[in-house]
Amino acid sequence: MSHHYLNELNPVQREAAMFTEGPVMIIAGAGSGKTRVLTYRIAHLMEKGVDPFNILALTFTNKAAREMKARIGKLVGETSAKALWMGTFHSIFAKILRFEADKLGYPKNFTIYDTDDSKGAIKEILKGFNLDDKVYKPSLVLNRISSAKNNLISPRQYLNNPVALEEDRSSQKPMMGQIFEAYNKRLFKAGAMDFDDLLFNTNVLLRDYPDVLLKYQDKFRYIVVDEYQDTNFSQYVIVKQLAARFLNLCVVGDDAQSIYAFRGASIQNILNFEKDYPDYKEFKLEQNYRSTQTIVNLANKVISHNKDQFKKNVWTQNDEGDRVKVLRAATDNEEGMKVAASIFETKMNRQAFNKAFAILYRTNAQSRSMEEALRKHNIPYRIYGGLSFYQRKEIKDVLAYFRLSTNNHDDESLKRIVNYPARGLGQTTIDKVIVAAADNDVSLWTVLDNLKDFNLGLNAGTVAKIGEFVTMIKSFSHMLPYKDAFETGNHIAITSGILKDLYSDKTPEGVSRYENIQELLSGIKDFVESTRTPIEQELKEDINDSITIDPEDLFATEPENSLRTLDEFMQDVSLLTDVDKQDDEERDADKVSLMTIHAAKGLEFPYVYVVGLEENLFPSQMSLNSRADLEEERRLFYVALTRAEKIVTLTYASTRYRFGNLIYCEPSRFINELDKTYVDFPEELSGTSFGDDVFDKFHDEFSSPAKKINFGSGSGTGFKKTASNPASNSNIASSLKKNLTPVKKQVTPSAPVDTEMVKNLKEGDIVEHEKFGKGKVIFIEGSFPNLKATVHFGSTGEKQLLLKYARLKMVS
DNA sequence: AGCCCCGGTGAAGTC
DNA sequence: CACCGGGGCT
Repeated sequence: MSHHYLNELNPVQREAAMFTEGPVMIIAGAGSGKTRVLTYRIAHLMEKGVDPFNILALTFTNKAAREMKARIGKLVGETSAKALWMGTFHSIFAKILRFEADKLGYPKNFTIYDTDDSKGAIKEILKGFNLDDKVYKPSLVLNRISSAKNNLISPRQYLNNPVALEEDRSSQKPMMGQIFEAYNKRLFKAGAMDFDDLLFNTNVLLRDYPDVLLKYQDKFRYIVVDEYQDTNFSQYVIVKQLAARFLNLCVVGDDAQSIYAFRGASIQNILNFEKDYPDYKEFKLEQNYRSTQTIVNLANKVISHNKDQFKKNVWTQNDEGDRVKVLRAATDNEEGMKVAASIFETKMNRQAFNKAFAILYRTNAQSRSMEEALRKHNIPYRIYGGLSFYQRKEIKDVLAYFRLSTNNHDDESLKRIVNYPARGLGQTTIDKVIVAAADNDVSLWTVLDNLKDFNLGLNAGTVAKIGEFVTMIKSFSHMLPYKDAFETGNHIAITSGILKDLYSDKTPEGVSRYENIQELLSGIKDFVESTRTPIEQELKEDINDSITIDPEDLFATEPENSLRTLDEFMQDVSLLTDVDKQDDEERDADKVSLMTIHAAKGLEFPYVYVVGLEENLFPSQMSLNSRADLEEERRLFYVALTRAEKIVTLTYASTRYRFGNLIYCEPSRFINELDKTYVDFPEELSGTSFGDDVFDKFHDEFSSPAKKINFGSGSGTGFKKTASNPASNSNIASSLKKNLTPVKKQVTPSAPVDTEMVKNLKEGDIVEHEKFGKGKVIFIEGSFPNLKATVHFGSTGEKQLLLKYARLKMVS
């Protein structure tokens, strides 16, 4: 076969694709044709005669893997492309763990816990330890556990780690280590792994079983890792181990696009590469094929504000293109209207499709005003992310049945559905079971299935109901290997009573829930009709071999290997990324895309709107504590800009509803940082009163940690006060505000505030607050209507109150 | 056991 | 504002 496809690459790209032996690092700027290089590199390997079974490619989403496989299939043939080991870290190593689960003491059909499951387990542990879940917030605890695992710290190591213990002590959570330990034990007992366990346990496997390590080293002779800048330590070690034998490791990344440090990703991995493989070969893809010169140059300028970065020179031969526009709006709703109007106009002027447009925002909550405006303009749109299909309650209920049938010891699923639909097994009963299970160190299922051994003091009726439940689940489990996923799934949906329960609910929500279940089932039907990849086939046979047939069971037959069963389906579902969950039909539809910037990673659109460019929103308020966090926000902004091919429009609003309050917003520092050579600002902003000096002062104010606005109460409520307090930014804010349209729509508290009283309030007055009771006014600052008072309440201490919200009553 | 109402609280990003 | 959990009532 000819090498014609390699001619579609520029010289650096081609070199990077053809340099197949030894360690390689490809630094790939945004839009530099990275995917193309990876595709051709893998195709090239296969054409050289490398068996696809010996190639491992780790991607960021399963969708990316699927698309790359399809492209490789076109180059070298579909059958061999299907044999490639390609997917996310989590899905690839989940598969390997299923092969090797018994070595670690897990069942092959182990369950994968999602975040909710994990939180559920943590809540129960807190109860057992008699700890307050307001102090030990499950999400915080889980974060802590997660970051420990991602740094390969086991509970035992954690409990011996003076630094960790000290941190926990000083944050008033001394039991964190014990919780971690109990949590791991609990998941193990339930035959479950959380997402981090998939990587952690892979590391354990490779560390403790040299023969297994050797097997996979030998198997994966060529390894490619995409988005290397977003890998964490645990992933780094896995890759390092696997590649140690043949050293044919190719990592691809862009430090400027590293946006997942918050969940443990480390640019350090890129830096380590040099240390680990001193003989590595580096390629830099610097030519951008995606965007106009204006966009490329502007984005370069933006990222140059970061200290931590590699030298890189991204350039393009594309046209100069349109200047970047900045739009200002008075409110978030107006921001939406301006964006929608601009999309409408561009569509007309350029004859563009809806799907050529994307609206990118920092947080999902911002989608609302955009949606509203798009609806008013009759512009079809679709939202990515947010509550996904699989997170809906009714879907989770059905999946819990599926999971429990696959793995009876899955405690979280059992808790979820043991009394749904209602079957008379209430909290009291369940609590008894939970206690018995904890006391005896077994799963909930073990207790239910062996009730008489545990002496729970249940009445005969309850015992009978539990018996029925156990029998039902067992019948589902029994069915699993012999029927296809659709048959089993459908049977469970009906027999469990869920369908009936939802069918009887004729409210619109009930109807929609019912339809969602049907949609899930039809998805399963599609799955049943799909074919396995060779790897899945191998795994299936392996698992079926491990099923023992009960000799007493006259009707039992060998499980069919050709059958696509429900447990197989479930293996896929828990590993889907949000992007993966979009269904294809919808994806191709001619609609404007709305998504967070994180979700937009790797995508491109002709016309991109980045909205909500305001301090405390983008950059996020949570990033203002450290330079590193702020730089990550800036990289995020860089990612947003570089999604665009033709036109970038940036918007911000002067006021916005947040937490139900109207708050004033200052333009983001990122707006200030824009190089004016490439940008058209709104007229009001180009005047002298909004010159650089004001911006610089503004910038200094925010970037100085010492001045980080802190109202003293310090109990985590700082955000609300800061954000909703227009007076907090002193003279700078007021000089900015001169240029903002006055906001007519003032806050409308549920009960009107006594304006006269607010105006006349003075220091020394005694006032009464609904919640805090009586207090004395110590200090008043700001000007009407944004007066802020410091009030000393006897029991609560000092509080800073915004008088237009606080509804104080005058006492003296 | 289940429903409803209240109040408290919280919204970054993800496999 | 929206969601959740707790408490109280039926």
